[in-house]
Amino acid sequence: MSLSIGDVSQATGLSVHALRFFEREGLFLRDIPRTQGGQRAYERPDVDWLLLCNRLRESGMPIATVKRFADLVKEGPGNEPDRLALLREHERQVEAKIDELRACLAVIHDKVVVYERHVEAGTATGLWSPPLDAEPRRP
Amino acid sequence: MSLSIGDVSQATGLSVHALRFFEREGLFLRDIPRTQGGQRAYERPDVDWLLLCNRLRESGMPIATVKRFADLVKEGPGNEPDRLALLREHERQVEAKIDELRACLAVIHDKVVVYERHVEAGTATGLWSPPLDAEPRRP
DNA sequence: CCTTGACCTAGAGCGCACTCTAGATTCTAG
DNA sequence: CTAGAATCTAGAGTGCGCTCTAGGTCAAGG
Repeated sequence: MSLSIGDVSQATGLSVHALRFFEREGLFLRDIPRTQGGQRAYERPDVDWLLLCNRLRESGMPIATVKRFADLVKEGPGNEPDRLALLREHERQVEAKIDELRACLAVIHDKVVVYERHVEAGTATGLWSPPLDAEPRRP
Repeated sequence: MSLSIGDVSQATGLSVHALRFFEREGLFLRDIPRTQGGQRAYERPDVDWLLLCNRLRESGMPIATVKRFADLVKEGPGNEPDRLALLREHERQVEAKIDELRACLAVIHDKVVVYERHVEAGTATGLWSPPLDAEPRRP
């Protein structure tokens, strides 16, 4: 039994607009067939693919790159090393992003701690308190 | 000694365009003064603030939120609990994003492993091999 | 001096990833 | 049968975060 665009929207969390957009952009692994009435008729594997796409997108892969991956898959067997390279490269980037976020988190957490101490102990130390003032340049 | 926009660009990695844009958007903690010739004259604390902004931005804080934080700081002492709340909320979001990325990474890594096995062992199992086919809907 | 590069303002333009609109058709429940 | 919900296509519009342009002014080295 096939799935309507609404079903797929529900199953993937993507809006129907996004699904039509993805189709125009060629992100699917096949041409989505239509019913005799002209409505999209998806199948489970389409949903599975979209769920993977969601993970790739959430982790920062641009649509153009998802499309490159989809194109490789559509080409059929023979280019698995290329697909592997693409995935490995993305994996590397996600790891790097996690590291970056952790570094940011450390900085932010330090600020939180400073403010906590400040808030629960009267008044301040170590904050960007009143607007900074400075001498004019080449006065 | 004050810093030119080029100096600050170098020090922060932000383009001079971005620095002027940030100023228009009110992200600075003060009005950046000008030299008699009309050029921006930054000081070290401006750079320090921008470096913090960079961390906030890298970790996904929208410019509007950075501005809210800047506005709180500019208001001066008294609203530290609000600043703390803002930072804590962002901290929470960054932690959530890291978790999300880790989940994505697990999925991606699984795919990588599947492809590795496939590539270094002849032909396939468990991939989106040839384009999926399916029966038409309500035929 | 004078050239060359950095800087100025105001505002237009861009890339991305959707999102929404219009106007028509199809599907479904009563 | 019919009303209302869902879907269709093609294309315009949106929000974000810059980035670039035009048409100048300013500043530092030779």
